[in-house]
Amino acid sequence: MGRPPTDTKSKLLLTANDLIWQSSYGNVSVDDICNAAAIKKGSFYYYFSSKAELAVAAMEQSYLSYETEIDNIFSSKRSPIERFDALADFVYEKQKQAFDKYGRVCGCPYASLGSEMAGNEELIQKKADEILHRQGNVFRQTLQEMVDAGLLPMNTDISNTGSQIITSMLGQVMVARIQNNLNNLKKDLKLSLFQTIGLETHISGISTKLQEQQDGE
Amino acid sequence: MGRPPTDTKSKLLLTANDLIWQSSYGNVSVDDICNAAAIKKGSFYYYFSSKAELAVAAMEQSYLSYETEIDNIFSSKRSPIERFDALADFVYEKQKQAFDKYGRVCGCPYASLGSEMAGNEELIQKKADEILHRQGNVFRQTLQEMVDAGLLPMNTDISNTGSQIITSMLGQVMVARIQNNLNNLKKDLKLSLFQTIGLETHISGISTKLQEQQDGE
DNA sequence: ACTATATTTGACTGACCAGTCAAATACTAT
DNA sequence: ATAGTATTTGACTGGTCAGTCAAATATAGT
Repeated sequence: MGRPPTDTKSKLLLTANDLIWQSSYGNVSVDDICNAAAIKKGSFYYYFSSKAELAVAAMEQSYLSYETEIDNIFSSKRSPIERFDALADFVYEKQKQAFDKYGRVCGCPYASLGSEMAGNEELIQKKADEILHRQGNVFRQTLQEMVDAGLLPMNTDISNTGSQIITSMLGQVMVARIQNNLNNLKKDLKLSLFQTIGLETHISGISTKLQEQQDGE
Repeated sequence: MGRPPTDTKSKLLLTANDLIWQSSYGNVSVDDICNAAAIKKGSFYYYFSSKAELAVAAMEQSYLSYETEIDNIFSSKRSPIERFDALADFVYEKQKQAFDKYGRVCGCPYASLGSEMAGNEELIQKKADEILHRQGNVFRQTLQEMVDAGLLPMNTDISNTGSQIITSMLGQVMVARIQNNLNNLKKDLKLSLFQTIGLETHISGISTKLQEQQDGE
């Protein structure tokens, strides 16, 4: 009974992600989001009680879709090394797509927003922090597999290495946004990823062709 | 002739840096800055033609002072390895001081501001980019010395490694801001710095005691 | 047709925003 | 003292902001 559900909420989330990713939380108003989504502000506040709440929901929705793609890369039949190889390609491609779509390097939406609002909106900061952890755990799982398979030394600090993979990629993506330039990203993402893991020697020209390799270092 | 110059402009720059570093560009208004500096808005616009212009000037002023400390670390009698060692300590200490002063991890002021405004204020983005380059050049100079001294292989890509040092530290400092936690920073900054340079073995428990060491990889 | 409920609308508020400006003031050199 | 200049002031503007709300509307079950 009652009026049936619509896609209004989802449209607001997608539009918010788009606009905030290109620009920033502070420079995108609720009115901007409503106009871009062709939805009236009254409807906005029917679904969200504040701009910050929308941002948190938008982060979650966006990350769920991102997580699906990452899970696909990391739980497939690929070898551990191929997974990280594909990860670097994927991260670059995401940035490339955003660049083609928005005309600028957009960086990491979660980290940019998290950093921007860290001092103002605790809910947003916490959400960004949570996403970093979820992302890190995917990496840690594969790192553990690598240790078990003898691809990494037994004394590898998996928890730490997982975090370092994130900080390493994040730093590069952030700098790419500041420089509005993807060249370095394409060149270095994979390199420093394998360096962080401790498998420098695995990087070759034809990196996607990499198969299971055993290498102490 | 005329009324003598005052410290109004400098006070505005310092106050702006303080507030924006803790919070963000978008969440700090010109009124906020004026109130905190006990200066009327009319005076603000006597010295700066816009909020963005103030931000750029504040970045430059802040970085000049930062640059002096970095130059001191990098052009002193220290060995190259000691310089990077001291760099990691310095970056951590800066964050610690900001944490004690402002009650939260503040991150990198140039990168946070640069990332926030990259899509909105080109002058701010350009300034952040410029600062990243200036910072990188200091590192590159020492990296060249290390190659010349045989501390690093002759085929070291100095330009690239200099950039990577920055992205590596930036990623960690950014994540520390998002997590509002300095623990990982203290632990990993030095580790990943030397790993980026390619001198993993140089990290020991008593890292400040490091002297010139010759080590291939 | 009617009723209950889910959703949408548009007009509204009061606060805050960046930026303006003419007038006032404080100082220096003469 | 007075004239000239650098600086400060405070009141102002018009626009935008997040958020509110009562009324309108659309739909489903009866």
